Amino acid sequence: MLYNHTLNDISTNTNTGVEFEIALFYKLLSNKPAEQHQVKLAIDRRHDRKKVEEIINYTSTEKIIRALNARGLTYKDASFETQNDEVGPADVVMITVDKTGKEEKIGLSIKYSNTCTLNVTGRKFITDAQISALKDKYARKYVPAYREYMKKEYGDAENWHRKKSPVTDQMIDEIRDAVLANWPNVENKVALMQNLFHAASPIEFWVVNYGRGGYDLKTVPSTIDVRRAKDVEVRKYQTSYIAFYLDNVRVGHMQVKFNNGFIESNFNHKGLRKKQSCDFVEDGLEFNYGQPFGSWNFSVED
DNA sequence: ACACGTGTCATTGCGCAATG
DNA sequence: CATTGCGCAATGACACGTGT
Repeated sequence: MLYNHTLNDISTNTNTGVEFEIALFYKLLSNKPAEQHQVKLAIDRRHDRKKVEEIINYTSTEKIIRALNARGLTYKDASFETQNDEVGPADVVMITVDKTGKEEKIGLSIKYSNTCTLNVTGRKFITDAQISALKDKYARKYVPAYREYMKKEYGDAENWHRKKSPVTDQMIDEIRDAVLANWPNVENKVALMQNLFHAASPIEFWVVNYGRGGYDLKTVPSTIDVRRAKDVEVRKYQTSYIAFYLDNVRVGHMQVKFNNGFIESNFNHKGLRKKQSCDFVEDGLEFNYGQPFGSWNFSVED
């Protein structure tokens, strides 16, 4: 089925990974040729239509249909739900029919070679006071250290893009210390865990994980008994992660990260200015401070 | 006083690509 | 070639200035 906005979304949305959602949605509409044709025309208006067509060519819905049948459900229709939180983590919602003729919705969370299941703000883990102190230290200590390191290692600022620095690791490590210190004080752990594990999705969802040449289907997403949230422990894990443990078993991990890099260029990659003001200029390039607390990446362990 | 545009921050969504 | 640190896009809330 198509909502009023569906075709427009398909033509214009450029969120990362949307190509895969569009391709699978297109294939699912095979039993609605008229709608599928409209979707095709919408895809043709995309700048990356070639890529979408490529994905369509190697995508078969067979695996999904079979899994539905094994569950006693018959596929009937699908809707395109990108960026719609109302349906939980699903990007596409399938309308199915059970043996008694009753409709049941099952969502598909569609991903391409990444394990992040949710982005969460660091503010759920540390206090405002901790954030203020860290922000202060960021501007006074870490940014100067970063500029010095990058200059020495990579030269002009135009060469800094996507390059790594130990300064970033140090700042992230300090944020992780703050998370560990504050963990006993975090109040709403059940709600937090429910959120992290999508344990209260309004619609059951399956995970479609694309790799090269196809996808894996997971009809039983990994989760924990969120009622035991107060027993969850946190520890540092690798360079930038916080790992979550229940009964000493790692059940998930979360990357503490800057949303758009340690520092942000004041121009997006299309060359558009992002802000009026900038925090500093390096080699004639405008930069703004980064966002260390937004968009941490949470992944469920398999 | 209030509507309206502009600018910024915060939140959430997602994959890419440097690195070893 | 897998990891894992780095980065891009959309959107809602809110503050603030300007015009009516």
